[in-house]
Parts: sequence; structure tokens; C-alpha cells
Amino acid sequence: MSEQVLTADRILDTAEEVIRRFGPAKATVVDVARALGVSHGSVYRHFASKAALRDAVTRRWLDRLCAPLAAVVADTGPADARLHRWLSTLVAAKHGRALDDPELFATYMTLVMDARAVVDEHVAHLVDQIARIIAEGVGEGVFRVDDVRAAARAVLDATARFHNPAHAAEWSDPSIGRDFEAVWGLLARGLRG
Amino acid sequence: MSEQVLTADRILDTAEEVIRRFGPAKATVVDVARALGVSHGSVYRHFASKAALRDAVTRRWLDRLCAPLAAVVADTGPADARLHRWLSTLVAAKHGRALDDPELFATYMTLVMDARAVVDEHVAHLVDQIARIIAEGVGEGVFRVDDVRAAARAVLDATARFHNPAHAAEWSDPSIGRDFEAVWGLLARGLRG
DNA sequence: GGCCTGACAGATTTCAATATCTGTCAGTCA
DNA sequence: TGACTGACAGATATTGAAATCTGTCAGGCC
Repeated sequence: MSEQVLTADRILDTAEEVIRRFGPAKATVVDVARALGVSHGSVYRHFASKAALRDAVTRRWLDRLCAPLAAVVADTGPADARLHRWLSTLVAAKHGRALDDPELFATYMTLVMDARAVVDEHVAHLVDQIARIIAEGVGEGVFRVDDVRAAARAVLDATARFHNPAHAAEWSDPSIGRDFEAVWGLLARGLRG
Repeated sequence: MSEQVLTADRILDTAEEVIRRFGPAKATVVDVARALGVSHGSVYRHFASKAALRDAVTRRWLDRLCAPLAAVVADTGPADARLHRWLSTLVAAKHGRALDDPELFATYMTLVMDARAVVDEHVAHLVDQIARIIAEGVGEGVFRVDDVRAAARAVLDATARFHNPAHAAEWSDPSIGRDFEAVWGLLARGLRG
């Protein structure tokens, strides 16, 4: 029976739970407040708006989804193999969720779709990681590129079909794995110069 | 006052007009029939269903949009320059429409989004054209690839961000042109081997 | 015969009344 | 004092009855 303090984190946990249960379209701030046993006015003390709350939930989800990627960046081995592993990990994470629990994935896809600012930030973060691997590859003599950051962005763009939720409907195609490897093959040769 | 015969083509023209005016969500078969001055039953003599009619309109639009591409395939000059021109033409056609008349583009985007079979057919056609250019490039010694068709598909996939309507929202980004050239640069080097 | 109409059943959409939600804020309580 | 409540205005969503639409088909017209 301990008195729980109302924190942004506790609200986020509950909001995520409510959004999962009711779906992103139906979940309301009132629902979240009810689940927490407080008035909805209290929620607005911690988040400026419903949009801000949704953004925060989305940001957390994206961060969690991409947590394994940092490890790959810090990994050892030649940069080309590392970049391939990084992209495969990203693609596998997305496809895994999409296949695992399509409804939950659709839920998050909806959130992501209209959280432009959050996604931009997230993409910038991904580009940073790719750029780091490419830069190291240039150092090793594995890659030859003029503009590392542009190349990093190009790699992410070129593989959009395999990780961008906008293409999720195509991920059930049995040839999607081969398609990804074909694009990777072209990119890898392109990076080698 | 000449009696007009009811042909599939005349229905298609009218359907396109009606869809433009009312939007893809509101346009009905009855609207099309009314515009033609016939009963809606007659329309079903030429198209098995509303979906079939929409598909036919979509197919015509895609064909029209991509008409300039055939000329580029048949063009002269080295294959790499030709492929670059082909992709630029495709991208320019899409961006042009999207910028020109966003509402009309959104209309067609909606149609395209739920005409999976039509789009698959269309994509196959585009891959054919790319494959032809790449094959000629291999003949010229400009390109070096194992599987021409797979490479063609990879080129289309890798440039999805720049021509797939699912990404239309990103096309207003001022750096989109540079991003495209960066991806092209990587692909071109990859194709050269 | 072949093209078209008009009426029909069941599915879908519209519309307006009703309920709920978002975001604010003065006031309560500890 | 500072976290919280509850009532409020305007915006948005739900609902169910009525209207419209889709797809079919028997029958009329040339």
C-alpha cells in the first residue's frame, strides 16, 4: 500500500501499456490517468500535451529497438563486415518485431509515422553510427569515400526498403532477404570504391 | 448530338475525371455512371467491380507517368550515364507531380497504395527497363555484375526513397536532390565493380 | 441477340445528436 | 508551497438511424 509518487517515467510506462491495450488511435490521456489512479490534469503537469507524451513513448521505443546497434559499432573486425552486421541487426530487429506481433508493430508504426521530429533525431543518431563505422573503414583502407557523412546517409537511404516502417507491408515477401543482400552487395562495392 | 457508344475507354476517362473531382474515397460508381448519363449497371458490363475500375485508372496513370522512361532506355550513350538519366527522369516525374498538384498526387497515391497487383506489375516493368540498360552496360564493359536482374531490382530498391510514393512526404526536404546523387554515386561505383 | 435499365438485398456511408476528450486553471489539501 | 483535483470551454469522437452504394439480374428496347 505504499504511496506511489507520480513521475514522468511511471506515466510513460502506463501510457505505453494503455496504448498497447487500446491502440494508438483510441488511447486517451484520460485512460492513462485512470490507469494511474490520478486525474488527467496531473498528467499535464509532466507532459505539455498528448503529442508530447506520445513522442516520449515513441522515442523510448525507438531507443530500445536500436539498443543492440551500439554494441555492433563498438565491435571488432573489418569495417565492411561490421557495417553488414550493423545493417543486418537493424533489419532483423524491425522485421522481428513486425513478424512477432504485427498488431503491436502496427501500433508503433502509427506512432512513428506522425512523430516527425522524433524520427529525424533518431535517423541522425543512426547516421552517426554508420558514419563511425565507415570512417574506421576508411582508416583501415577497406573503404574509399570522399564525404563520410554523406555516404552514411546514402547507406541508410539505400536500405530504406528493409528498415523503414513505410515498407513494412513488403517484409513478408519471401525474397526480401535476397533483395537486401543484393542491395548490400552493390553498396559494399560502392564503398570500396 | 451524336450518340456516344459506351466503351471501356470512355468509362476510364470519366472515372478519372470523377476521382479527381471527388477524391478517391468519395467517388462512387454511381457518380461515374451519372457523369456518363447511363445507369451504374452498364458500368459493370465493362468492369467486373469498382476495384477493377480503380485498378484500371491507376494502371493508366502509372503508364502515363513512366512513358518518358522508354525513350531513355532506347537512347544512345554509355550505359552508366543512361541509367543515371533514367533514374533522374523517374525521380523528376514523381517529384514534379507531387510538387505541381499535391492534392492530385495524394489522390493517385491513395489509389496506388491499395492496388498491390497493379503496382507489382508496374515494378516488374521498371525492373525490366533497368535490367536492359545494365545488360547493355555489361556488354560495353562499363558495368560488371553477376546477376543482371538482381542488380536491376537492387537499383530500384536502393532508390526507393526518391521514387516510392510512401516517401513522398520527404520529397520537400531541400537536401533530397543531394541525397539522391549520393545514393547514385554509391550504386554507380558498385555496378562498375 | 446484344446493350441497357431499374429494382433489389445486403453492405457501407452519412449525418446530427450525444458523449467524451484535451488542455486550462482556480481552488483544495497536506 | 507545491502537487493534485475537478469543473469548464471548445474540439473531437461515437453512435445509430437514414441514405446511399455495390453488385446482380430479370426484363425492355432496338
